[in-house]
Amino acid sequence: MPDEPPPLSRAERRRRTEARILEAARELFARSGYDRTTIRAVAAAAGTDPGLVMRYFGSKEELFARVAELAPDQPVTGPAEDVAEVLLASLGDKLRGDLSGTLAMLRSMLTHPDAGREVRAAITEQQRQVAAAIPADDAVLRAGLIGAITLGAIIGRDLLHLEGVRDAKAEDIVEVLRPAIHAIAQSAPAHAPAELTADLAP
Amino acid sequence: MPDEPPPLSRAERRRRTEARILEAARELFARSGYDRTTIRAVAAAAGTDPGLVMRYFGSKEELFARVAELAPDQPVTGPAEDVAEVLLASLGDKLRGDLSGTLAMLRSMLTHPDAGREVRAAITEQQRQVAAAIPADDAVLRAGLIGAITLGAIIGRDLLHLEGVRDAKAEDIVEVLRPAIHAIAQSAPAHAPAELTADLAP
DNA sequence: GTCTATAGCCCGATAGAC
DNA sequence: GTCTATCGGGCTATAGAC
Repeated sequence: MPDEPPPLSRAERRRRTEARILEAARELFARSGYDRTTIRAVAAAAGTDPGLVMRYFGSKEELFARVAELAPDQPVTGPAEDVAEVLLASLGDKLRGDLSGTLAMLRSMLTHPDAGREVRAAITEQQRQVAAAIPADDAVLRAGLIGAITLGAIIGRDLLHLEGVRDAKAEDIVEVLRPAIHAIAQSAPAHAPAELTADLAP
Repeated sequence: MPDEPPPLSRAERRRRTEARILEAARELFARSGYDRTTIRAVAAAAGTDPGLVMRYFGSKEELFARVAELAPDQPVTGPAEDVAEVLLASLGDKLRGDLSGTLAMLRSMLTHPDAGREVRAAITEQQRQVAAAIPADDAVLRAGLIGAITLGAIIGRDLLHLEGVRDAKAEDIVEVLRPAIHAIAQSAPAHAPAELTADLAP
């Protein structure tokens, strides 16, 4: 039989409770979105009570802000022909990484205005960088659609759980999207002749 | 000064009120999603009272089902090399059409389980048809990603209002996505040499 | 038939007992 | 510090007045 656990300082107990609350909140926000996740449910999942959650985090909104976060995109720099590969590497990272904080944000983006603004701002920032690097007069549209495609892929895999996508490895998704992203960025896919992309439009 | 309006039969008055409720519901569900749209707000926007809305439609759930509907996808048939063009034409139709019923469904799909199932089912059905027509061993993944891309484009334009996308004409979006969809469907884009798509992956 | 009033429930947030 | 009890408010849905 185990001995009595070593006594925990109050600070340590508090730290652990906070961590449990944060983890529970992240999971519930990711699974159910902002509106359908209640402070009460978070407290229950964390093994505490609603009052404590409020005391530690102030409000539901602040708790959400603490756990729903978009991983910052790595800056898109370098020559135009590398832009697509940088974006694909970034997508691969997102698909491979721990997404629960991101999913909390994405799950809520269509119904919680703050989350919508956050996602929009993140996409817009990357979009600007991509647009600046792409040699096309509709570069903003192309960059925006690349962002939309990335978003669609993550939604399809992790939120809608589309079959064939939900269980796909990150590498496989990146592989399938590679020529698509290259085509939109108007860069030649790896080892394909460059004059290809010049006259795709009739 | 106008004469007294011609008297309306009760049936006619009821029909018009129902129509106003449906229109208001469609718009509010599309703008705010299922949870944040209240029967009270629908009634107010339609110029009636909540009780009447409940009386006519039974429940909030039934009202939602009446207005949030996905336009049925046209079947994807024909030879493999035409699949991409059929899908692009279908996307163009969606982007051009009146979307408010569709947007009501899409806005709610991440947070309202019924809406999520509905969207998933619609994408899955089209996905099956596309997968059957594509000559690749990862056809299900490719078909799923095409669905995800389509979804991402509509979300980016009509729900997230990404700049450069929100005001883009349907034709322009289709044009930019054309080579991308062809690449994923492994069909040759219009008038481009066929051996192109054979060795895109290193 | 149309609308008002309210029941019944769950929520976020707060106050105060221990 | 931790937790319980409750407040005030919004909601869907219902019952009943006109």
